[in-house]
Amino acid sequence: MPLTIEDLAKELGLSRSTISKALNDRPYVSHETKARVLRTAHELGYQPSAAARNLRRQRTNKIGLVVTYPIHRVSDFLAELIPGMATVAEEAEYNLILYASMVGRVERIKSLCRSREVDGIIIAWPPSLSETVALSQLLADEDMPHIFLPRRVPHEAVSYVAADHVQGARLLTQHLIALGHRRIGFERLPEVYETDDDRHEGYAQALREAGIPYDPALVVSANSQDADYERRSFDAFQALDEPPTAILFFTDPLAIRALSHAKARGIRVPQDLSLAGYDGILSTGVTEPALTTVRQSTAEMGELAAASLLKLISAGGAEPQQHILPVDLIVRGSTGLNSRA
Amino acid sequence: MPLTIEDLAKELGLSRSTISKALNDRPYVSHETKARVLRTAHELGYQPSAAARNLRRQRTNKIGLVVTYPIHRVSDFLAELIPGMATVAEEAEYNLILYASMVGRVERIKSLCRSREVDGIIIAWPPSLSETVALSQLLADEDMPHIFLPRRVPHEAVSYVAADHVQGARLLTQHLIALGHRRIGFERLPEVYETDDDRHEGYAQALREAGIPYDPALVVSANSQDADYERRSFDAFQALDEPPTAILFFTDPLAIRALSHAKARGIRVPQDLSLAGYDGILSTGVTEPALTTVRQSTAEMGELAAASLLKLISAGGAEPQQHILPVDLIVRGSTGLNSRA
DNA sequence: ACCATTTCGGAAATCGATTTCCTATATGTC
DNA sequence: GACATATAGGAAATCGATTTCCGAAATGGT
Repeated sequence: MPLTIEDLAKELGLSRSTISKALNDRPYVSHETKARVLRTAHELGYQPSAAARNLRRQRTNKIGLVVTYPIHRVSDFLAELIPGMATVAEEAEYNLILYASMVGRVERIKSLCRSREVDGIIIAWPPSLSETVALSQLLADEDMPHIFLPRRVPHEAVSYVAADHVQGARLLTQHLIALGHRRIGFERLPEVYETDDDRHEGYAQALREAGIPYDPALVVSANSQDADYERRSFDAFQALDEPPTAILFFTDPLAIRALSHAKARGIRVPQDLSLAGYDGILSTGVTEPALTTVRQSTAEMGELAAASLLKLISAGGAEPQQHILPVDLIVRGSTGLNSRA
Repeated sequence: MPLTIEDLAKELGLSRSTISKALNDRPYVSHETKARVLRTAHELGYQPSAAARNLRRQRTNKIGLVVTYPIHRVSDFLAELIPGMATVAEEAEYNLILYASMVGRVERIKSLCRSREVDGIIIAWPPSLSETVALSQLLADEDMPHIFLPRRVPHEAVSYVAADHVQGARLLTQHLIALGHRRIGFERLPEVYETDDDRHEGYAQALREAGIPYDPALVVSANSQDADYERRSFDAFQALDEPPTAILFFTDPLAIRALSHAKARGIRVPQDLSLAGYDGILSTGVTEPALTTVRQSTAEMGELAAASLLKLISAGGAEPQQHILPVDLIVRGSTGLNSRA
């Protein structure tokens, strides 16, 4: 139904090729002809068919955001990630296609490559390291530019954008040490692989630097499947001979709930116990006391991922893009001087 | 580079048409031939070119989410909206393309239609009513199925999904009236048009039902450009001869900030003053006291919008889809009995 | 056994652009 | 003025599928 290039050609008494050359600013079209074509095209509101153009050009000017994790579990991050990502893409005349139901569907990713419906792929929250590397290999075999998010991939050929979680946890731990804490608990979350390793490493590193011995009793693993676990582990900490005077939580919601547990048990924060979260979600600003946390610039990560992917697309087979973004320590009221020091 | 249908045909010693019929489950292919084709296609990992298929079929199996509002201003809503939307689309073998930079770019929307890169459009946060209706007319002229979000469009031919804000504000106001409040302030936000009208209407309606006179002095307009305005209007309320004993805010962040102002001035919530927000963002659960608010099911709205759009797409020219979703009153600690009653 | 239908599969048209190739004219050089 | 080169524009090939059309073989009815 809409106008085709053929209609436009007929209207102007020219051939399809001339129209195409004029519209795409190619040589061998006289200045006047080109102007005439452009004017008429604009008047009639002609717009080339995306499908026809994609077929002929063998590219779509679309990038895919493939979420290989239950999407409702990461929607808060997506909210920060997507706007910048889409904006950067659109500045380069690309659009973002969302692939939301991609948990464990490697076959689907493969068919995405083969059908060539996107020119490049951002893979968000890929599964374990080994699967990530395998997936990267698969995509490379399919000649599909791609980049991973939001975890580093310790492999020289793989592109990724991540935040510096070693540094984040280190900053938090150093902050607590500076406040006089020496018994610092850490609640980790092994199910997120490298990120967990990194934060744990940052924690251990800061302790090491301060000459504080690492005590395994102070490190527990959270379990997102079992909510009551949080309460039990909190109480277990308090029941230790030498309970921690400060606790780092892998993520803000854990810390926020711990704050309620503490209050429920009459433990004052930060006078009796310092608590800190991680990620800097909005809610951390309105708890009482407000939560000390580490903020990663998710928005910047989205922009950088899109920009890097576009580079990979245009520079066919360029060197991998590997970026680790700095994080910011946000000190608020939930951490204070160690009163037992 | 990837396999084409021609390669597959050669491989099997068949013609393109036969392959196509087999893969698309059309008649006039013998059972064995079809089986053979399917098996080989699967073995070789053949996947039809999306561009070629789109061109021939004259549809893309993509729907567009066009955000006609600065995207970073609505990213929290997008976070709830997108997952369900994308999931519903994908269940019907559609994907979601995001168009993030569409503020005031009617021309761009038109070219989107003409280039046929999507089969339907969800328009989020369209501008004023008149522009919305004009836009709808434009899209209809272009034969582009479309639906608006998240505000109702009082026009019989236009499809939309919205939440029942009249009811939301009415529930909140009734709740406060039931607590004995009769001086109830309302901070509205005129820049969001119908939504503001609706909530104001719900507020006025509840007052009317309770026989409480509407006092214009109790209704102020917030201004998202001027942050200090909030504080001034809060103080202005307190300076009235008969200050309000409860205040409804157009949106949660306004209420949360008002909570800080109140504390800063030694006004106790809810003993001296009840406060309520609107939207039910996460932070409202962790303030102290937690905020009474109204929750709209944004996720459900996304799903419904996608499902409705798919209906419009498949039922070419069916009746418009108009949905108003119910909202929930969430009563928490920030509202209490009127102590001055 | 003969004619009318189906069934199967291939040849060719089609979707709407871009790109290559070609021809006719204009321009430039000596 | 003859010849090489550049320019303008058109004809046709191409991208990779789907769909229509057609002929040959198989099937069925009498």
